[in-house]
Amino acid sequence: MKKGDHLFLVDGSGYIFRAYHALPPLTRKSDGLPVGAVSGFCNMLWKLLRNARDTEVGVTPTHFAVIFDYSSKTFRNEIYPEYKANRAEPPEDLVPQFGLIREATRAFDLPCIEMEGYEADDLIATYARLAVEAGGDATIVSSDKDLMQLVGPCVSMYDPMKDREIGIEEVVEKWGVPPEKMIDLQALTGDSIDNVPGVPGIGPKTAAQLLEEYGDLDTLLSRAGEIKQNKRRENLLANADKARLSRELVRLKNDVPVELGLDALELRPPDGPKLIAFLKAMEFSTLTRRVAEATGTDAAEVEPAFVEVEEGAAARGPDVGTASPSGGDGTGVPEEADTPEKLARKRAEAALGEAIDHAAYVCIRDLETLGKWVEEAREAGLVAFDTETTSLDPMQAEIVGFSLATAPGRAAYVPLNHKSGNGDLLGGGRVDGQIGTAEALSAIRPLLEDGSVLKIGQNLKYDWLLLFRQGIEIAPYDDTMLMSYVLEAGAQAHGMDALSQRWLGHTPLSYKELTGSGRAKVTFDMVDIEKATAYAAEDADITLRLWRVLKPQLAARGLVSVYERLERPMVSVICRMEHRGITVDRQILSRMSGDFAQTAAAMEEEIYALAGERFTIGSPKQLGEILFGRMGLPGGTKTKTGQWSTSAQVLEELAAAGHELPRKIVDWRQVTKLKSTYTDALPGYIHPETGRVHTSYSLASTTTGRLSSSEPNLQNIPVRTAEGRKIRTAFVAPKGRKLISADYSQIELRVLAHVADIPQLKQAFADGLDIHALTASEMFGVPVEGMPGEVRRRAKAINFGIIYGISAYGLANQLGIPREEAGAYIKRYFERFPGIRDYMERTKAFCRENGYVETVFGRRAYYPEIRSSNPSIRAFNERAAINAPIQGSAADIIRRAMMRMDAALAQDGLGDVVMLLQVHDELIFEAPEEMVDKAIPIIRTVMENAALPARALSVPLKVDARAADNWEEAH
DNA sequence: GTGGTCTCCTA
DNA sequence: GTAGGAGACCACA
Repeated sequence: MKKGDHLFLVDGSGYIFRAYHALPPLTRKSDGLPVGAVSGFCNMLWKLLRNARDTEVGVTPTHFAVIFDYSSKTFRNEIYPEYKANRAEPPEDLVPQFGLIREATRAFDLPCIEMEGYEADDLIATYARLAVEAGGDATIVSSDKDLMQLVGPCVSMYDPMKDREIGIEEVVEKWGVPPEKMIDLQALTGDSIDNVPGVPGIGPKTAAQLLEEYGDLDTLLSRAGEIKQNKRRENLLANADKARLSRELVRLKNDVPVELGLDALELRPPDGPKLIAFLKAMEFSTLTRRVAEATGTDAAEVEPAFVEVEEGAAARGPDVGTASPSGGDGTGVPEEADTPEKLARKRAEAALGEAIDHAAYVCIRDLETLGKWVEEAREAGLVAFDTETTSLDPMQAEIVGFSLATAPGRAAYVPLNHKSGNGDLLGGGRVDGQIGTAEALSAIRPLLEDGSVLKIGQNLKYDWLLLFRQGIEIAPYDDTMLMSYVLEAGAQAHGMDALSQRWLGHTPLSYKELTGSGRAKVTFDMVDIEKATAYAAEDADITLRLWRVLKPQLAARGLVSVYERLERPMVSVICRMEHRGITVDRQILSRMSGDFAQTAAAMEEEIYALAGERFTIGSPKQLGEILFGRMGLPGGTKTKTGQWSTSAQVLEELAAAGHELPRKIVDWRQVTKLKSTYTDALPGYIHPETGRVHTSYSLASTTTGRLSSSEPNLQNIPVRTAEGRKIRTAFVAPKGRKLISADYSQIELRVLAHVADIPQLKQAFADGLDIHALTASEMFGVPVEGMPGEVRRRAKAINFGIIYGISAYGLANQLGIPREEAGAYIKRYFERFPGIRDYMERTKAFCRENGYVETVFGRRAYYPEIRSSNPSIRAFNERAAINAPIQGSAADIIRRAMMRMDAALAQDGLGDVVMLLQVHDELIFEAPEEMVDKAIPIIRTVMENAALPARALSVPLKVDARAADNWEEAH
């Protein structure tokens, strides 16, 4: 190696983890072998070998090596045995890819370097030093902060996923210190992932500031006594040794006795046939074609290589779905793909490489141009659509503009209400050169309502509701967020940024950068139109590209019907419910707030008297100090931060032992909870125009398929205590109308009886018996007639425990009995109902094998951590996996009922009976008084038959329904 | 102002 | 023991 030469050092081990988490997880070879990370790795290598000059690196490599970790044990474990001790096992579908990536490196004819006892980082440090000493330059292909200490005048880093070079300046910008101080910085901050201790309470910001002031770690430690902040000084003094140890752990070893010299790393031209043989074996068709072109090889002539994978690694077969492949993609270009799997793979591969060009986006400022785009969308048969507004709440938001995309890269933004930013007191007027909102909406309404044009959104619920307020009903539509939710609930986030990153390998423009944050935050109408165009059009563009990738994935995974029958139709159903809202009586709540305030004030005086001092009752820390410190009461459990727990359970126990203060605290908490969370907060959610409360349901935020409700959460309105239940009297029907509440009785136990196939339970439900009493009688041999309440209560707790993936620990806690006794109950339960234990074992085994579990309707919930080597994480995931099919099937059933409800009611002339709320197993309706009697039987029938005809449950479903003037009486 | 912890409300 | 959302407090920036 000589001056002018340039060595590329790829951090292979780092890359594989990053690729795995950033790239599509579902990429598999036709035999089911997961190859997503391998695919990303090969594409990256090819790009660097061919076009490194065109990337941010800007130079062509003359020398090249890929470096791997040899094993997890290195010399660092000798100085600190706990180093990297809490590393989780790699995910199951990543394991076989480790070997494949080494194979890939060899197929590229590149040196593949690893060495026992050293981390890849040490080898990289050594080669970087050698290159610099030889007069050359080095580029480390990685974005790992642990390598940043190596950056210097002749050594830089390169992040291939973000196409970003990291030099001295970037390190300073990111960490506040130059590369040579990174070691000291890391020694101070530590690293929880690698288990490097560091100094507690010191993060990157503080560390940088300290190093700036004191120069280096040794000086800092020797002068730590001068630091003004008490906590910081004490931490530094007490942990100086830890900091020094950490420094040794993070400092990379740059004198590893490497076997290969620099000359052996010299880059050779690729061996076309050898590389193509490997790529064909991996079924990377796009890259195969590119390599064939570039090397002048006839790919058809090359046989796929035989690539061996460690045994058991590819045990799982492909998942061939029953659904048909998706239809046209709207580009008009026929694609050769004879199976959904191939199309899905092809699309995913292609999408990763495509560039996003903000400069190509169009800003539409006149009706004529808008008309042309509408026409273009009609011809394409589909359009991605996104709105920009002034608020996150679609019930309050004003439209600022909207964007369209008709093909990848072909996107436009239509500004409607942008204001000039120079804010005099009048706030700057509307900017010229924008189409009027009403005219623009009229222009696109026919498109949005056109039955032959598919509208594609990301979280379309927002845009749908916004336009519904303008009288526009978008149909037909698809939602990429919901597609992702169906594909990978529990495995990943479904927001646009996450999806774009994962499927397109692209980080979208940041909303925060556009509008600012904190005090300086502005609404979207204050954003400059040019910047808004890039941002908004990109959103539509990305949504369209995501749709092209995700739609075939649904088919390939057999999840089209889950998406189309359980998910997509919910958008319009939920929008109508949110739009209607529910009437909340301000007076009732305000009166209650007043009462609560008085009660609480009186209680506070009593509490201060009993405690002998005034303190912040709401502070668990202060309360704990008084109860368990000054008053010396026996403390029960501790929280994970080492504080004494002051939970209701602990306080109740103290109260039962005759202590007066804990009792008062429990009562005070109840009152203040009801006041702050409900009676004080709810009126603030009454909409200024509709006078009603419009909650927001999230369709994609639970792993199991349940909805969640927020702002306000109307799924946790109190019901258990008489005091709390009063809050429900404030949820009322307007004059002349009634509220109807209809709830499933024991739906989850019924689902359990069905899926686990338990004869006694099924019979009991068929006979309409009291299920908890029956359980008790089976378990304890007590006749149902004249059964003591306590016996039934215990059986009920066990039944719930089963649904939650029972543990002796949990049941003991719930019932307040010793763990051994709880264990004995569970044992007896399993003896009486052996089918339940079988179901649990079956479910866990399935989840370990596949990474997910399924509801009765085929919805999947992913629990990748069920294979964790950490027993408590594993046990937690096992319980969740047992619960998900039960909770999720019940969620699917009520979704099916909700989707059919409006049509069923309308069919019988009850169009005025409307659904307002869903609370997991309960639906709340509002109906004209005279329709109530007719509506209730229809509602019950729809709900009780909701599983049909898709699934015939082997137990009947039962629904109780009644009507009243308020929610408390109706429930 | 933001994020973490603790507590508590629901099915 | 499952699934959620939210308010208060408190330490940090």
